[in-house]
Amino acid sequence: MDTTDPLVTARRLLGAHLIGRGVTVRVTEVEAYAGRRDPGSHAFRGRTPRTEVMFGPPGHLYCYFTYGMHTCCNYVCGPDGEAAAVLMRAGEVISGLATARSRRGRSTDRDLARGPARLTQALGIVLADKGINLHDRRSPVRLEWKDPVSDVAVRSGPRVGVSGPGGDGAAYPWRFWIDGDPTVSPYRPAKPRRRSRP
DNA sequence: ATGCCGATAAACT
DNA sequence: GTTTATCGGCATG
Repeated sequence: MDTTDPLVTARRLLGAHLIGRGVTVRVTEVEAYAGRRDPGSHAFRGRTPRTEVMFGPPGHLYCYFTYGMHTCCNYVCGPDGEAAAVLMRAGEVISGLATARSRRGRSTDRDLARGPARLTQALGIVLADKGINLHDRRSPVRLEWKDPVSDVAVRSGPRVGVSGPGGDGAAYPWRFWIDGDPTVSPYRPAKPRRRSRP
């Protein structure tokens, strides 16, 4: 599988199977990030300790912590040195249902992996898993290229939760999802939040 | 079904 | 010291 282009990789990731610690998810929604040339990317401002793995080889896991309580995960891709990645936003749990339920507490089955932090939690992925090789059979988190989705069944639109120029859907319509799939997360525009009150 | 609200810590400057 | 973003609960239609 050629993973040099984040947009191509993102589309191809739809339908793929992400396996994390006893739970398998079929990916239904993703977002592409083009690294140094993309203002929405964590790697836009260059290499830092956090973004280090994005500058490494494709096929590895980049995860980050957000909202003081959630973790999200990305598939690192190319081109080389550009630190591109694809955020996996949602999926359908296709095996390990009982484990996924126990990790997610009170949740309907549809919502088990419906959203980036939910998907990450359902798979038992934590921040410390950053850097894992997703194509090594011994890894606790793996990705398998399965069930490719035809382009006619794929829709695209603005990225969620990206503020500033990177959130402009006309310039970056880089969120992709499987049309009509119930596990795709509901769209909400990035909301600029006002700074802490006195 | 939609919309507002608040929680919270890592990374960065 | 400043920036950053999702989820779950609750209110409303």
